[in-house]
Amino acid sequence: MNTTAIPRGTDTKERILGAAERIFGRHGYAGTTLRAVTAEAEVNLASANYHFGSKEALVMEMLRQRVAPINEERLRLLEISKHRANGDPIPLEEVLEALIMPLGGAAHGPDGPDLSFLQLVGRAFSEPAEFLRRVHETFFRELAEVFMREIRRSCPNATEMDLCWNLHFAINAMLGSLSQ
Amino acid sequence: MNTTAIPRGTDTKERILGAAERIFGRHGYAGTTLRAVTAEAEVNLASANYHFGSKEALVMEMLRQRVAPINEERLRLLEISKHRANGDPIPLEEVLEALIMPLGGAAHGPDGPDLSFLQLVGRAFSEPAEFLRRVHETFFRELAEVFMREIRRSCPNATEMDLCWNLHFAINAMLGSLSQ
DNA sequence: TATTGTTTTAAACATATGTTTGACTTTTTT
DNA sequence: AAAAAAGTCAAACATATGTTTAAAACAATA
Repeated sequence: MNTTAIPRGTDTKERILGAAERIFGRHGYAGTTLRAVTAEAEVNLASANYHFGSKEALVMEMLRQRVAPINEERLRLLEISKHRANGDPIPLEEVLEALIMPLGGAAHGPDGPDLSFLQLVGRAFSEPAEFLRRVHETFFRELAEVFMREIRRSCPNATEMDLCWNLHFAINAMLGSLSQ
Repeated sequence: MNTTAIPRGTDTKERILGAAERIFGRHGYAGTTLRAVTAEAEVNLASANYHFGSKEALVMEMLRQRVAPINEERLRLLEISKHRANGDPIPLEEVLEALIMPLGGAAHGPDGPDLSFLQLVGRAFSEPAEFLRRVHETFFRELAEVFMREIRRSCPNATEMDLCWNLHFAINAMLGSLSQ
């Protein structure tokens, strides 16, 4: 009979998600084992498959829960800027702000700063595993196209190549630094 | 054995190193298997351990062969600039040029451009495996300190934090883009 | 309380992977 | 040419890892 005040069973799923963020963030996808995740979460190994089905589904769910609200906030900020611009091109600074600022909100956990998610995203950008590429495309392709359209309007004189490379550089600088 | 003769095994060893660059560059360390490397090299699985001892020793040797000449060239360019400055601080552009240009030379294989090594390095910078960290420190720490000393002289008004973050950003932008 | 559905757990399973082995082949040396 | 050294190969080995299983523990409910 368990008389402890904290029923660990009810939050097993969240414990796994939290541990997964930390471990995947540190070790990448291929470098992470379910045994390491469940050990960090202090739950049984089988719980991961019981609650999520597979290792891949686990990391997908973790990303979905984290990325979805961020992307919603991004689009919300972009809409605000669009509305304020009233048909004119949005100033580039505002577009980039809408793209980047919501990430800051993700860096705050329940108790203090929590960078593990950002580290994970940064690492994900250099994870070549096929399924993670699919995750990318699932979660980011549509958003990227929306923002690219606005950026093109904001910088009508820049060539397509300039835009592509500069965005590429800026994003990699940010993510690379975060995943350090 | 006499070292003047060229045993047939030399070919195998180089095939493995070449394949390892490509596969590790694409899949990272944890995501790469010796079976994938030896298949790409079209050699027997056991050859990898026969010639290099272990998976870790293989990637270490690959890095050593590639990084050593690059770092030598970097220091050589820095010495030239130092000499030309004649005791004055070296212009920042020259310091960065000495740091970055030698990488360009590494991007040319025997037949055309070959980016796999740069991809590998870029990926290595986001590989958290403990031994790769050690590789970093072994191959880059000393060099980084030499260059940091010169950069501090070149930018006497910048704070330590500015220098650190800006270098961090620049390097991550470069490597992140390369490992794309 | 008894029943039913859910969650946890230890163990087993199937496969993947780094490594080793021992026989066989090729190259080098005597 | 014979002996020795070096290299290649298929197979085996030990371990790690994602996944499944079946029984036990637990929670909710009638």
